[in-house]
Amino acid sequence: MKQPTILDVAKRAGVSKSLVSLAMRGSDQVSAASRQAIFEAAADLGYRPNAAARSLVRQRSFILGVMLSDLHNPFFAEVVDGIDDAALTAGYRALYNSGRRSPQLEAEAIETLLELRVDGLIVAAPAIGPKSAVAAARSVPTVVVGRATRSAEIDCVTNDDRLGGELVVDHLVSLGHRQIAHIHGGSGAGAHPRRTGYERAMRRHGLSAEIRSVAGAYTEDAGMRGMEELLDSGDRPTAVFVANDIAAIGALDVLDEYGLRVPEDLSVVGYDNTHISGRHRFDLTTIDQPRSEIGYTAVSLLLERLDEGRIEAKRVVLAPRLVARGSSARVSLRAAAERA
Amino acid sequence: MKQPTILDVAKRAGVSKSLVSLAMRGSDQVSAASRQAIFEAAADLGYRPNAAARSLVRQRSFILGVMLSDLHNPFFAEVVDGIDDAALTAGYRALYNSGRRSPQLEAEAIETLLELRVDGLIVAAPAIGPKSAVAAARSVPTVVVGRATRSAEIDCVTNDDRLGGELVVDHLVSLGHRQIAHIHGGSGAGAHPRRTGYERAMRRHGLSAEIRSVAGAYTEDAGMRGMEELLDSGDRPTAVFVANDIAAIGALDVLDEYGLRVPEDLSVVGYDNTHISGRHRFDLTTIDQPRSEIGYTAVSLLLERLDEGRIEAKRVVLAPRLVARGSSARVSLRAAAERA
DNA sequence: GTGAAAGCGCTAACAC
DNA sequence: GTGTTAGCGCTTTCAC
Repeated sequence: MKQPTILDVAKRAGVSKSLVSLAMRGSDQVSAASRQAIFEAAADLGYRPNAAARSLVRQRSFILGVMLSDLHNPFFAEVVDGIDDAALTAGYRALYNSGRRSPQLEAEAIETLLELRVDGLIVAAPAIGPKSAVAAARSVPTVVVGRATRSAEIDCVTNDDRLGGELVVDHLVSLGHRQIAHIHGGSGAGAHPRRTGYERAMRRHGLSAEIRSVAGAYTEDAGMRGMEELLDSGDRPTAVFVANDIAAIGALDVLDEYGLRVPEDLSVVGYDNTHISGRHRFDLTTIDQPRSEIGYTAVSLLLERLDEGRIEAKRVVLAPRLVARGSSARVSLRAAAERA
Repeated sequence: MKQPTILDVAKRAGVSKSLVSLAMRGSDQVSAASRQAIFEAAADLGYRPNAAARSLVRQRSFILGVMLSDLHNPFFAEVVDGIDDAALTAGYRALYNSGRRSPQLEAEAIETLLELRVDGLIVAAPAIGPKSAVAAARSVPTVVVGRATRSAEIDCVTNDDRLGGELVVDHLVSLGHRQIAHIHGGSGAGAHPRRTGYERAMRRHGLSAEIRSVAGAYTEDAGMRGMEELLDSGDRPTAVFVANDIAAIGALDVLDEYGLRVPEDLSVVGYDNTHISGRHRFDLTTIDQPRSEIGYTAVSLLLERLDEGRIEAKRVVLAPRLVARGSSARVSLRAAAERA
């Protein structure tokens, strides 16, 4: 199981290890004869460079570490595609970690990446506060994805969650809704501004009295519980804005159980434009975030620091976009009547 | 940005670097006074051990590398949870890679992990043939997940895909179906045995003449195309077994578009028991695989080689289980009549 | 073109 | 208890 080293290759090829090193990295300072002997020896031996040793001496790993808070959210699959693609193009490799939605595990995952001496760190939608990301940023270029950080020292890329929340309300109000409730996303990334956007837009439309938020999170379960709470209250809204698509899908499940029809009895809007939301069976009105662009941008921010020496922090805010589908519709006479 | 090293800590604490090394690893050979001085110095400096250096000298990285072929399949989120949990419990860290469903990228991802000198490698549902996994296994303990390998030298954990395919057919036949088509999974992991199981069970039930497979893959798109092909053929089956849940969801979408009802006009069965398949809106009959157990088992196989010195290859086959839901039902008189 | 030598940050004998 | 020393596998001057 002992792996061959550069020295084994050198011996077999009858040259010094420095020459092997040069040849392996494609230097043209090596004679054709030596080069061939070296490559042959390497192939015979099944030589594979040791990235740890290389990283140690070069002080560069060419690895971008990505802490993923929640692999269960399909939203991130596409962000990851963007990250992966951008990293590869730039000559880096992306390595991922799971935080399993636990602040404690997220911190450990980040620590693991840092000990590995990744050249750059991406923290995706942490449940954990930005403190540890800020701490990490002191030792390596870091960008937080999906959550705006208060601190001015750290790069981040988000969509404008507050605006997204407002777009949802504007859309529902334009359909005649007034009783618009919100199942919020708890401590999830972007949940707070989404809620702020909801409240702000409600006020702007003169609906302050109708503002109504219930506890939630970015999980199906939370969406179910939130919807149950709203339905069991005996005061049913005509529309519900759920903090993300996953939770919205849970909410729809509860509506089905209760025998309520969407959008006839109740309009539902999600957030993320997760792939699944476009399926006929859900046909969920939602807010689109440019997923692969988010991933791509995160890597770009890292590269600007790594390869171009940028120092000052930068925050990129991408535009959200309402995608109107069948789960939201003009408020029905019946629903309005029931309310009256 | 220069990181403090063990030497910086030693200087600041006024001791030698070996003592620091001992203290950091919790040896009790260090006096209380030194220990405290060392920890204080480390904290002051923000010292963080360099995993690359450590891995180099210890010849152990305590990292398990996982090549994920397709992050888009929610099926793997839970397998990953199992892997992560088991690895952490055993004192290892799991690091993930994306193969983005491309054989070429999968090979590169595996190579990256190998160069990093991970202690163990998990190859999850590779689109790539097992050749490269076998090659990898020569340098590090390796287990392939989700795809049975012909080679006897390599560990793998799968569910019994062939049996799973048979269970689907048995279920549908028991509901009176005879015209049961299959949208297969192409080169996807486990797709071949699922198809074999389908065909074998059809024969067993005396339905050889009804065997009918159309091309597919483990994507929504492929499921859509497969279902379109079946519907446009002018010879509609009464039930369709789709190779996995994702593709089945695509297939359902097409049925919705065509205005066909499930299960009244057509029964549909998937594979994986992905979380989403349980939602009311889909209510998809499917085959359950024990996801976190799969992940957990994969890590155990690695640990047996790593910590217990197992040499001979081992293949673990877990039992699939039919989960009957609303997308499959007794063949309707109308569907049968239309066929006649 | 090629080789010798130093050193990246750490651990592990081995002294004392 | 604590310090010294010799590498782990690689890259990188700097000679020749």
